[in-house]
Amino acid sequence: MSSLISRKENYSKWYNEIVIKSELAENSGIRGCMIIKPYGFAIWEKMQSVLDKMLKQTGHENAYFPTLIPKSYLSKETNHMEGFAKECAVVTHCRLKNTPDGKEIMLDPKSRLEEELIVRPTSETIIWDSYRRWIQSYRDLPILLNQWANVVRWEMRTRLFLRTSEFLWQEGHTAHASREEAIEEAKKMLRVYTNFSENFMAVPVIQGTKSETERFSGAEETYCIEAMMQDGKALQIGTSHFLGQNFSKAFDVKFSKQFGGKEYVWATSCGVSTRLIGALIMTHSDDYGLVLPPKLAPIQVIIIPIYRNHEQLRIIEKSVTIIKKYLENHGIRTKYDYQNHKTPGWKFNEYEMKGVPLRISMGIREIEKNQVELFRRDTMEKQLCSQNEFLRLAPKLLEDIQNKLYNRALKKRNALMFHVNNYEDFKKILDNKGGFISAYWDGTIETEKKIKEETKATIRCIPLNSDTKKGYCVYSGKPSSKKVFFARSY
RNA sequence: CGGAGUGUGGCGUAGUCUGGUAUCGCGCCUGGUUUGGGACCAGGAGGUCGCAGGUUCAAAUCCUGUCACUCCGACCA
Repeated sequence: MSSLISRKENYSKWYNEIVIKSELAENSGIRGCMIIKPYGFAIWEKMQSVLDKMLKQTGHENAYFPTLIPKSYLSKETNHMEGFAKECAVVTHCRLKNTPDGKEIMLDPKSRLEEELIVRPTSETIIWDSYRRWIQSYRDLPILLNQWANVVRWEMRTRLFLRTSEFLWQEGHTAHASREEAIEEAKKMLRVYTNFSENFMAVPVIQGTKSETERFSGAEETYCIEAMMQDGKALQIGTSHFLGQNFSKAFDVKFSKQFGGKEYVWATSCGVSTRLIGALIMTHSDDYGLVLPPKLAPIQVIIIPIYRNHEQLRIIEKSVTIIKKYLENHGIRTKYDYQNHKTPGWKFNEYEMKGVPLRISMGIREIEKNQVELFRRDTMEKQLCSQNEFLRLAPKLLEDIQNKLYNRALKKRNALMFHVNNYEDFKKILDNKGGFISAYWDGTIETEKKIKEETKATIRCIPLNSDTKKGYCVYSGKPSSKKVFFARSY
């Protein structure tokens, strides 16, 4: 019944189709820029509201900094600039005018900006320019700010949600009086993201740090959470960075210490983006369409009436009204689809495509026995149950689906985790199954580069809680104490 | 940014090689019958064939350029 190509047949086509057909988003006329449609945006809004609470609970305040950043700001931190230079959109003019023939429109050469402006690829620079004015004393610290914003990174190759030229995100930027406090902040935010990913998205992750090659430009340490998609490719879904004093030095942000002397401020930043929606899709969904975890589903229960005439519909609607009201009073997001020009079968397929966790359908048959037909999207199981029973069970069912999705995802992820001791196995597993491959690495950039060139696998992370046993590098055979996760990734 | 491919009513497509005013399905509108897994019948509307040039009596079709998408590569926090 599915109108999607199967995952097995063509995974990336399946992904594109699911985004379009479940009406999450579509391409716009501009390369790499997507239109997030209401249903997709509703998921983002759910994510935002949960994350926003978490950020506030950890002491962050929301603020907003400009989209446009003076070019000079970006060039102050050299590493940072080098990291982003190749993908920045630049504003050079501030005015248009008609062409001489009046048929078209052109840049007005007289409106050329004295200093060109960069469309932010991230906001560290403009924020640290402000922190310089805001911070004088240790009493001004820490500062914990967050902003919900769009950023633009001119990507060569884009995919809906996973890598778009413009995307939405949350970026946290903090300033601290000590190195230790800043590191703790970066670690704390990684825990927040892990909590969000596992308990709300039902997506299991590996926590770790990035290798020097993969590190955020401008960071001393990048922490990340990595998730595994159903096709065996890894996806980084959240990062936090310990920025050391790189930005405070670049922007000259010093504070007076409690007992005399001045010190550069210690910094962190962190972020998650609309890419999370890509992770959500690729973790849970199946060949029938989207599967959404109840905690983030815009619609948790869909009610579909089945009737032969208006009189029947009236009778059914009496029960529907009671059920809907009850569910909504218990905080369950419920929709009643009463469209008359679509058949029940059409609606079944539609809401399966859209990943609605629970569906109840009611016809005269059910009404007469005070029943509903209950369907759960995660297992595709159908059953009859009494209306009272359903109302009693609904919150528990949603909770159960949430848990089952996590456990199922964990099982799939674990089935894609391997440990290897030699390079032959490394390549074999990578080609046959993909997944996370845990192996010893000698810690050199050369080895990392060779492995990437030969296999396309990169070091996804150095896990936070790895054992300290020693081994031998899977590539060079040199003694190593670093066991890391390799994977091909998005 | 390099290589390959695609672009035809809202969506999916035939036609392109071999130039002659666009095919089919879905959807949409009207009316009726329907409604338990993407309903049926009848009637109807909708396309300057991505865009811009060129060749030609004539271009969806040939040529050039350009934009977008897909795949591969490079790039990617």
